[in-house]
Amino acid sequence: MSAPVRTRFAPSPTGYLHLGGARTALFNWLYAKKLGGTFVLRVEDTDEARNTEEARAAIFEGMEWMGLAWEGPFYQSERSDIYLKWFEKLVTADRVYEDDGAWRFRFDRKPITMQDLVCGEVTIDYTDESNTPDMVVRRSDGSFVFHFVNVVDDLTMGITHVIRGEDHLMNTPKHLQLIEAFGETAPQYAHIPLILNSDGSKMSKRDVGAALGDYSKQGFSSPAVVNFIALLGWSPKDDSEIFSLQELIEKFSLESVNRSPGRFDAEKCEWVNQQHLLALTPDKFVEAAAGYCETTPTPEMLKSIQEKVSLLTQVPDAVSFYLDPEYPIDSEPLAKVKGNDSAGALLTALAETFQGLTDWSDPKSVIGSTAKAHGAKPGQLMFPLRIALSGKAGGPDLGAILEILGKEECLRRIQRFTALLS
RNA sequence: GACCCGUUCGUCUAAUGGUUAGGACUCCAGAUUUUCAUUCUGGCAAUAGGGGUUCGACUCCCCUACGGGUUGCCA
Repeated sequence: MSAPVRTRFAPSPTGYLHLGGARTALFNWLYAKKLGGTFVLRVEDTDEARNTEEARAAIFEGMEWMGLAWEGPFYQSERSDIYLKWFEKLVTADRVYEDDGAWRFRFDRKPITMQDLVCGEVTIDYTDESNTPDMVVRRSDGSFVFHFVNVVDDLTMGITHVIRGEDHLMNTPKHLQLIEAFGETAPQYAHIPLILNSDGSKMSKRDVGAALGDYSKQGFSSPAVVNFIALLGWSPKDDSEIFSLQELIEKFSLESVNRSPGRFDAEKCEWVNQQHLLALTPDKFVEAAAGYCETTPTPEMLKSIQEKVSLLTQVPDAVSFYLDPEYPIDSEPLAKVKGNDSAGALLTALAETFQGLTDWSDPKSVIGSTAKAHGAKPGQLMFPLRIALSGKAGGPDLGAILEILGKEECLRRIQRFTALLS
């Protein structure tokens, strides 16, 4: 019977949550969930200069936005007595020595082999001291370095699986040496590939798409972003691509994590977002879309554009014509309608038919008959009508526009438009 | 420089020695749609290079090239 799985995400507060960090958190969370384990959040806040309230908040907000619940958070800054106690163990074991006021850990001079859950067997040779000088574990000011606190934390928190970025691969033998010196059992390690910019360069703070907090502002929905970053460096091995968080838990495994760095592709991320918006129930879509509007479009207006947007930030523009009585008429479609000599007459005839309509429950149905009565195809009337009502060549279903606008407003808009034609 | 990891269409990826090397995004063409979007069909496009091993290599081994990482009293 093996111990229950405990994974962790251990970010340092830098003021934003990096996309790569977000994915590391996600993979740890998914792995714990999949195996019925626990996911721990630990804030590595030993660097006081960067450790601000806002910096910590950025981590929590990002995690909450993704929908990842955690145990904790634990703060390294509150655990000094634990570190002191564990440091004494190294002193007692004679594994540390003083050097210029700092304390160095004496490496065992031998090859260290690890079994990485993603990378497989990796061996780093510590025989040659010049390549691997003894590392400082305690600074001359008495504080402890990352390698030491990280290991002590993982040990004392009972972490069973450490899933982290590949930038830590070369740190792992150092950590293994410490754990061995403590006489403890090491967790299992899994190093996941890094996320690069679209040009292959390293993704850093200022780069497009780097900060998780920006995605919401850009109109991405959280499940879509989670879906997208899961696909970066991991594959379900079949042809499926769109998943909910729940489906991700079912499909996730460390064995199917890739070993080469992935590049961030904004276009595919937007496509994934569109797929998630499309999959929303109309009510859920309305809920999500309303938050992006300064004006207050009705639910019906929002529902009519669900399949027209790929980013939630496109919503205000897509519904603007409903709410603006003086909505602009795009010049290109206007010119097109002007080129159609019969358009004005057809619209006028349609207005008359509308006028006589006592029941406005299905106004779209009379378009075809009106066109026919004047020897035209429905299309010859529908396109001008669309421009008249919305000013745009593309938009919601015509029937929806008619019903939402209502009889009086439709008549007014047709009149306004036909005046422009002459 | 040294050490470590990696390399399949432009991008994300599938193919655990035998496939016409598959899917997705983008792009192009066509169908559907009044239009745009959606949807559907088709198309362009890849095993970094060179040596082995093997009847047979994207897959295993070696070399080279390229990319990334590490090399702190940062985390």
